[in-house]
Amino acid sequence: MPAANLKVAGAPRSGADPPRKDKRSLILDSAIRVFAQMGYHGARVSDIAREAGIAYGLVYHYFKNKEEILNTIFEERWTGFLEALEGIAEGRNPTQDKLVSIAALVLNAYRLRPEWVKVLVLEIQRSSRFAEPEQMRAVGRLFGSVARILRAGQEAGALRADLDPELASQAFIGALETMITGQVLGVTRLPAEADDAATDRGAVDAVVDLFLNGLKARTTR
Amino acid sequence: MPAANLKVAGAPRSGADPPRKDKRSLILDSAIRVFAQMGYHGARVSDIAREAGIAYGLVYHYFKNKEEILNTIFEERWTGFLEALEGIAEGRNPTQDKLVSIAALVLNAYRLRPEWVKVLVLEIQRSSRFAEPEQMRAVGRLFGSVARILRAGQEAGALRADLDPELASQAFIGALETMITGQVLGVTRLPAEADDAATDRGAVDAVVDLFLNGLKARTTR
Amino acid sequence: MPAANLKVAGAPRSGADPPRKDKRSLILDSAIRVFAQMGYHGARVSDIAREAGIAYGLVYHYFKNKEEILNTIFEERWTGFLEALEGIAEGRNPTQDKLVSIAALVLNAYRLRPEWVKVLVLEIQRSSRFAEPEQMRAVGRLFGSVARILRAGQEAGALRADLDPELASQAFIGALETMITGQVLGVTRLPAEADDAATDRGAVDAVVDLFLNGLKARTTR
Amino acid sequence: MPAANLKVAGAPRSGADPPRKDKRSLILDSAIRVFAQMGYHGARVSDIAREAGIAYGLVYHYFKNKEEILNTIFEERWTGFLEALEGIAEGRNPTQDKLVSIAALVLNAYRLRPEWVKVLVLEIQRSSRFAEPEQMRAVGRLFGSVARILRAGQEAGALRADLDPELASQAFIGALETMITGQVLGVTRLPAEADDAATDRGAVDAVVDLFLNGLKARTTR
DNA sequence: CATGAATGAGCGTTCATTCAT
DNA sequence: GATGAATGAACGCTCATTCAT
Repeated sequence: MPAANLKVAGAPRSGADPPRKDKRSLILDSAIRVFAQMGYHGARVSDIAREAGIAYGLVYHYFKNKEEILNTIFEERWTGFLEALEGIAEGRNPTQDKLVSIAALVLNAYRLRPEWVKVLVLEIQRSSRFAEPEQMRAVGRLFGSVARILRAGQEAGALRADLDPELASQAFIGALETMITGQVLGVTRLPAEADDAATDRGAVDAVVDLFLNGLKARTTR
Repeated sequence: MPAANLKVAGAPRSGADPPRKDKRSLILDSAIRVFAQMGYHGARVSDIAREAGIAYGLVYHYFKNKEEILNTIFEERWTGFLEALEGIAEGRNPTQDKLVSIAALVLNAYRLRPEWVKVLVLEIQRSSRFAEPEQMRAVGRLFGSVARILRAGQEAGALRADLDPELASQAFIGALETMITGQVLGVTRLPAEADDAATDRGAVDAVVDLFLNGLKARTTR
Repeated sequence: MPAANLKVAGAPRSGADPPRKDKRSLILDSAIRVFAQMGYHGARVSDIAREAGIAYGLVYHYFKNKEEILNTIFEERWTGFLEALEGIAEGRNPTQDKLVSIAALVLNAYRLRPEWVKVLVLEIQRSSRFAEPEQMRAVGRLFGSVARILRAGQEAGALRADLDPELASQAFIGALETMITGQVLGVTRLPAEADDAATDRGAVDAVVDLFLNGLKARTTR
Repeated sequence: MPAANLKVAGAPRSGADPPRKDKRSLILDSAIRVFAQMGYHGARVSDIAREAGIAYGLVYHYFKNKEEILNTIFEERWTGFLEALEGIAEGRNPTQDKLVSIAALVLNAYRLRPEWVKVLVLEIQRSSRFAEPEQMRAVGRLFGSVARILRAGQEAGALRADLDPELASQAFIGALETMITGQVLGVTRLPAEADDAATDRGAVDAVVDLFLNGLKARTTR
């Protein structure tokens, strides 16, 4: 079950930024927040600097230019996320547990760092670099990991064999993504039981239940 | 079944476009394509004009400024999409047929006009105006329509009553969205049976099957 | 004798700029003046625009960037100068007349457009592009033309055969250059007889006399 | 004859420079090299520091700012050069010897420290401070010294009296300058006999011969 | 209507200079 | 002395927008 694969993090952000933190990470975190809010193109370097509380010239001590900030975010953060995901996929747990773990990982990541996800999902996709195979592959790995779980489930006889695992993995990831995006944008609400932002068991269990058992009423005989 | 859910369109696109077409629509269509390719911020007014084959000064005869183009796209195109969707939701068909119609509407819309969707989904969200309640409501209607279908299905006893219809509608829309986004970005493939881009029954049926019956293997007695 | 090979010009500049003139040439002329005054690196694009009396954004309608302005100056102006020079060198006049013509060409060019020369001599040399063989060759042609005149004079028996024509051409060009540079900088004065800036016979004849006959007193027998 | 016209120096350059040398001079020497290569405006303070192998902050312990470096170079180095020159001019040697000494001084200075000369000639001219009378006078002294030699020669009857000594001094200096500039830029070659970079008697003698005896063939009776 | 020359605010980036260590 | 992180003015360049033709 989803122990607590939340090392996704990276920033002990919590209200005001008082303590430790090297400038480089400070800039990255600020950039994530700013890119999420106004998009990569809409964000000015000076916005990032103001968010970080530094002079904008300093940004150029740590990064060659604005694009390098975006690329660094992708490389450093997405990789960590993928590894957590693949750790789950590679495990020996039953399929259902894996799906629950992934749903928890995704929903919690989104919930803890919504800007993080907005940047990864909305901005990096369209950065010119995204055309590069490297990034394509990185995103492909996300779907691939989930598809592998499903395929393993089919082979073990736990899942129906007549559904395309690729399609199902896309549906699963997409469902999770939209559930949170709706929240991020304030358009929708999730039935969050616990508000101890650490877990979101209500939604996690519900979405896995939905994917495993379907919507259709079963005439309980 | 989905009679002709294609009034989504807006442009009688058909190979080369030398024919009739008022400049205003021409500009809107060009803008959609350009915004989709490089994002709202990344697109220059001159890019739109070049795509439309007109002088960039002319754009300002038809639109006050660049932002008005984006807003117009949203208002004119999204509204048409929503009305088609609500027409399906309001119908008297069985739940399953409605879901199939919606899946077909969404998947085909994406398939026929991927730029269209990229702009609505990726750009308009981010435009500052999106904070405005009007736009929020417009997006909310999308989820609301689907949720209403599900709720009706629950009330009719066709669907399980223990799943939150809001959550399920988000999952369903999200699944559809990601299935296509993956294609748009070239990251994933859908099991398209027919290639007569008009329908995509393989994926449409599969995703509805998935949501209705779930992934889990049923011990067929 | 040097009729008036002054087609070096290019700009009917004369006090205030009232009349005709396409913007592109206006910008080039302004750039020459500004580069001459503060050097290529020291000149801001806005200085050029102010000098031309236009908005600086317009500069970028006509030139890709600042460097292209410098390169264009070189290509368009230096070429014209070289052709005039080579026309003289290729002629059938006696050596002395050719040297007089060249001295007049150079001294008058310098005199009429001192900025012109400062830019060619001081700025273009150090532009990165100067490393390119094309520019090297262009400068080499200057020395080559004069050396050819001298060599022809030697073959005709008019000039001493024991002096290296390359060295002498460098000395001759250098003398002319410095004579004017001194004036431009206001450090020295030339014995300009006529002030009808069209000719400068005093200095022209004097420098040719110097190079042909030398400084040494001849014991007139 | 040119005893030892090498006190022009300033830096005991000798292969690798690990040895003694106060930082201040180290910075000046590095600045000369860097200014010569990329121009005053094109050179960054950090370039100078890197060339000197020190942190760029240290530059500001020794100089108020970048401009002061340039001014210091001028004042310290140009003065030394002028004094050497005036020592020659004030001497009691025959005119020809003085011209040979000066040609050797200049050609060797250029040859030994081409950057030195490029900076003096190309950069300092342009620095805004050059408008200041002090610098103007300093350059004027160069021409004045040579003119004085020539005038003395005329008075002694060794040189023709009908040539303006000012003009001739400019021509002489200019010839020397261009002979070397061509070499520095790699555009031209001098007929260097000896390659022991200490002297360049071929070119030195040739240019003095040219200026004293002229180019014209003399019908040796 | 249509064009594209012209304008100038705005942003990315550079780099001289300061200053805490 | 020595370092290099930090600052911010300045400049190259872009591009939305205006307007004369």
